[in-house]
Amino acid sequence: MPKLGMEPLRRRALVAATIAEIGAVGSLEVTVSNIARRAGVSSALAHHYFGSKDKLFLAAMRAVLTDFGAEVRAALRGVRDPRQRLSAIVRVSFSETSFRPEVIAAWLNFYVHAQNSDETQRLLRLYQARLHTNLMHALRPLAGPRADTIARTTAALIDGLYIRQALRDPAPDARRAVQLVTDYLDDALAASAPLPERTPA
Amino acid sequence: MPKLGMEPLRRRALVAATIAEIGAVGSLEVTVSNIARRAGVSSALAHHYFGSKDKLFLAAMRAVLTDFGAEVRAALRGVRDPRQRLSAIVRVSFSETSFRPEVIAAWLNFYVHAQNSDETQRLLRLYQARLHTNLMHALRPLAGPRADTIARTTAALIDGLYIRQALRDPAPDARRAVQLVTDYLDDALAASAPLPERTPA
DNA sequence: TTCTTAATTGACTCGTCAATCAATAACCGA
DNA sequence: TCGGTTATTGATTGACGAGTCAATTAAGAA
Repeated sequence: MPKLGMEPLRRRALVAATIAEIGAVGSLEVTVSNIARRAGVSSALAHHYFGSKDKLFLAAMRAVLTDFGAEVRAALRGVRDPRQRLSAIVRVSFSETSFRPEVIAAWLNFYVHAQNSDETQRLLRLYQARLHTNLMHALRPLAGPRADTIARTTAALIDGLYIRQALRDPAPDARRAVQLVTDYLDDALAASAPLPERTPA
Repeated sequence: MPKLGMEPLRRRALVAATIAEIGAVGSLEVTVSNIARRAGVSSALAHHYFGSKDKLFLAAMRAVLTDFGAEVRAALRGVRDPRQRLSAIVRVSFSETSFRPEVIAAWLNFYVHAQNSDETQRLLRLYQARLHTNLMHALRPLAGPRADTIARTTAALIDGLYIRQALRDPAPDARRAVQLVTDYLDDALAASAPLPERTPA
């Protein structure tokens, strides 16, 4: 039944299956066979298109990063107010698409994989750098010299909330996560405001 | 050369070797043989004393948690002032013994392993609960109703800083990590202080 | 129609590794 | 010194899994 032009379809399906399988198994100890089965093809085909298990992992990771990047860009488009740009970044970080158990598990495992794969490490650093840039862009006008510290703290906080969700049984609590980061930003920005205007209770 | 009373020695050596090996390899895809070699014994002996690879992992994890718990308790002993208790907890979190590349890698991998091992999950939750309790104890007098939020944020921040160190090539930067958490706490506590006394710049 | 190329797979190879086991060595108490 | 126990390992088994390959099917081109 070989139809032509299957390649992009298969690639997409295999990448999605990889993420799903990593999420289901909870580690990178997944078999190419199982991933392929999930995608409805043979393991040989997975090797045919991706060459190796590692390349398949990399492709999956790039997909996650690309999706996230696109979502951030979309959320930022048109938003000019710095504080609202911050909110948008935070919101997307815990959005429906990014903050799902499978994707969270994938992230966690990408961090592990980065210990051995230079390319994975590179991609993760790229993500971190982009996030930092986005945060700085919004923070500089709000926090001046403290922007860098706040940006790093925010990024670490987001990562920490991710890793902690990896332990929860039920669906991850995105609302709570957004709330925590938002609260943090409020405090940090209040403390950095050029003109303090906080009114005592 | 069989000397008697080797068991505790071997167990300790194997546990240490497990952490070292996980740190060196960067994942749980380590072989019992390599761990055993590192400990200077045969793989058969590792199985003899621990029964299975999984039990060995669990033992390693318990060791890390026990060390950490002991260090926290020691650092807290005698310190009464809440703010100083907070500092002590933060300091220990990034102390010489806990914040080493191998131990960081081990932590990261324990989180992964928790996805499949109920016992690992239980241990990790136990650690989180203890940390939360310690933080709350110190935060309640300082932040009142906001204590819970601040405690959760602090915990997530610590975890996030850990995971981020897993990507850095050189020695992890403990000083910077402590600084970030401390800065956060200062802001958060300033915002929660019953009587704001911040003086404008 | 015939040739080429894309799509696809079952079967196979080759390693690796956890776990087991039987065997050996030395210590100890009776 | 003898039997029991502890320490220890080399060799082996059995399973599993990544990657390869030759073979099959069909679609489009010539």
